[in-house]
Amino acid sequence: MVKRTSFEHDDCPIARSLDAIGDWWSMLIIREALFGVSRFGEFQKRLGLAKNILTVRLRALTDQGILKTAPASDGSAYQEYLLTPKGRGVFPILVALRQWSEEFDERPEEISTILVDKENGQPVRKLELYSQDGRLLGAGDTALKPRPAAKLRKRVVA
Amino acid sequence: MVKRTSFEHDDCPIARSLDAIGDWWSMLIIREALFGVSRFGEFQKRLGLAKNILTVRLRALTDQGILKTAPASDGSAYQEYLLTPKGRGVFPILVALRQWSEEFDERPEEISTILVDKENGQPVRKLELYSQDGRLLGAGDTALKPRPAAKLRKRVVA
DNA sequence: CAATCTAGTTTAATCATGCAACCATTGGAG
DNA sequence: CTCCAATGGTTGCATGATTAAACTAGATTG
Repeated sequence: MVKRTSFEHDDCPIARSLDAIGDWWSMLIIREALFGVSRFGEFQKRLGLAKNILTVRLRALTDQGILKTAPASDGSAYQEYLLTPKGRGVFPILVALRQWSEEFDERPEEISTILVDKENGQPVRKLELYSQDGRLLGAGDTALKPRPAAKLRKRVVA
Repeated sequence: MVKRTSFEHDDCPIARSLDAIGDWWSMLIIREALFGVSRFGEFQKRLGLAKNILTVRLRALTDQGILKTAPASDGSAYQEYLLTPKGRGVFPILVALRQWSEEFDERPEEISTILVDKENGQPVRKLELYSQDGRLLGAGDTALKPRPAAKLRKRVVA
């Protein structure tokens, strides 16, 4: 928030992500949604945020194609907020955030949950980044290259 | 940050991460630092943020053990900001953010860089989450379990 | 048709953010 | 020694984001 500086038109994909979902509430809303929360009141109760903020965030996430509203589902004629594929695509980001806390937090004993494989209840492994030919990569093994000029699409002038 | 609601004592590791580095500038500062930027002026020039904000962010990151200040290094008697292991641990989060943009941004042609394997210049693969026994896991294949009760450390009462 | 639940909107107070302008230190030129 | 420029940082004010609480309005229940 305090969206004084918007990174919407920054050419760094990290900045663009942050512009879209880089605030506490959006991430946490998506986290809840991944657990199946879909109703306004549920989000509000579980996250404890002000309702007006929730309204704004839900609308922003919907506008960005991260959530979509479905007419109903559980009888009641209200609507519910469901993740789109783009929204579900946030999962690895949340896992990365979680694992960073688990690894580096100085009070790990306060962390109350672990992410497990549903199949057998075992903790998942750390997220791993591989090269095309299967080598495990760390931060130092990578570099940034300019994009290959992109096929010059219709410029989005407006 | 409008740190009205601090998630510092939330028991969700995601919330804790967000509390530590969940604001635009911190993430971007770490991004720059991973590229080798270490000087106050460099950060300021590349990110284009106000110096006071940078000061606050650098101090916060330092206090959290994400950056450390070294007395100098390149002659000039000023200090420089270096990543700690905890700071370098943010790398996967940044990669996840980057890949989310690359996959779902509706104007990917505006993204100017790609992350490549330094060894051969090839793009890296997508971050992947595996189970202990090597199966690739998606959001739906995981669940949260309460932590195994943790050895009941001294409660942080204060 | 009254009570209540859901999903908001409005309002007013508060506090963080961001910009700009201002200090302090270092180091070199004259 | 004095002046100037660059680095690193602090202070003050305007904006505006966040919040709780009050209010609205449709749906559900009884």
